[in-house]
Amino acid sequence: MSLKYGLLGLLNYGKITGYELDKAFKDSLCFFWQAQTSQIYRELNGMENLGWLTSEIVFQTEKPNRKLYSITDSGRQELQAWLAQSSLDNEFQIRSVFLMKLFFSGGKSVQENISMLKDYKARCMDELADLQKTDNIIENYSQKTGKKQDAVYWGITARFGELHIQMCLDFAEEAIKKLEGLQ
Amino acid sequence: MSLKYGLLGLLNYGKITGYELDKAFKDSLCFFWQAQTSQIYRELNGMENLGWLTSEIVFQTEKPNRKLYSITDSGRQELQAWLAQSSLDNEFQIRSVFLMKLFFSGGKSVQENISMLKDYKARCMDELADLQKTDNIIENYSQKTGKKQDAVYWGITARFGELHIQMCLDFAEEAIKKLEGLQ
DNA sequence: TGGGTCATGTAACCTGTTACATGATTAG
DNA sequence: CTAATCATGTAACAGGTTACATGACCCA
Repeated sequence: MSLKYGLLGLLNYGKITGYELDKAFKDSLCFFWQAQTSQIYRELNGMENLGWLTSEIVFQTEKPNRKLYSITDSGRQELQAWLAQSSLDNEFQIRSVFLMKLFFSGGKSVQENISMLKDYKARCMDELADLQKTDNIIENYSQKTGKKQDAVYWGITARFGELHIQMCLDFAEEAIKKLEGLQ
Repeated sequence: MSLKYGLLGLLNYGKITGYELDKAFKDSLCFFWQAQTSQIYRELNGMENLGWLTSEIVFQTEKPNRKLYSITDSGRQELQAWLAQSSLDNEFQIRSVFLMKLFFSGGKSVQENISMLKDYKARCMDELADLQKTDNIIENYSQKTGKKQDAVYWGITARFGELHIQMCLDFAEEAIKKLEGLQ
């Protein structure tokens, strides 16, 4: 259900094609939602059937035609209704394959598990380094669209991603220490 | 795919019915994975077809019969193979409906958004309070099964849940301050 | 008399993932 | 010459959610 609203939110900034939406989605909403290209096209179809969107085809001679989507009044209403209702259920649920493995790793040697955690920690540091780039992306969007207000909220959500990875890193260090204490 | 291994891991401790598995899953793996009862029964069926499990029916006169599942050698091999391979891809992806709403809340008043974040913060504190109970659950399991080694890793994964919620709380406070600075 | 526990699931639906298909243009 | 970009998707499958069904027992 949330994917629809993520797309609606982006469509609310203006007319856009599926292809561009896909890129915008992956640049901006990626901190808190992920979607495959095929899923985006499917949702666009679905929302057009619901009457939340309309589309027009822009003919191009040299390149493939573009299918430009616009949000309708009904779509805008849906978006506003969704924004207005709070939804904190399931907000704090985690899904982590790594933690599941750790959970069942009592049979492995402590050494093995420490090295598993060190790999995890190294990955955290890689991710943190990648995040340095995102500030630039936000700055770009902010200047392109001229919406300073939105940039504030984008920055806040990006900050969550940063805190999250920092927390994962802290967790790894703490767990390594705990396991080292067992030896 | 991960749900299968979570169930396999629990089945590796000993024979168990779907009903009991469902409860054990919700007590122990809930920090990093969630599953509906119907999904658990479906996976058990699937793994029996794959030859990872066998089942025997225990007849009861007063109560419904029990279907006891046991892990097979093939299932144990699958579990070990899964435990051995590292899988950190997608590990740091977040899905948060709350953050998505915040992202699109530039049109709302700063006051409204502050109050939204305060609700979120209050929920974090509720969750933190609930976590106090989990230490007891782990202690229970540890004494029932007598597996001290496992209890260490269970504790580590539970700690992740704690750090995660604490991080969400810190995030909320920081974001509230940032928005208050805008007024 | 109503709700909880024990114990099994099925059916339908929605969401997410992976792989495939087309075909032209442009940059290295 | 090869890979990337522009631009559209479809098909099949896997995984997750919601609702429903059965039936007895026990506790307040």
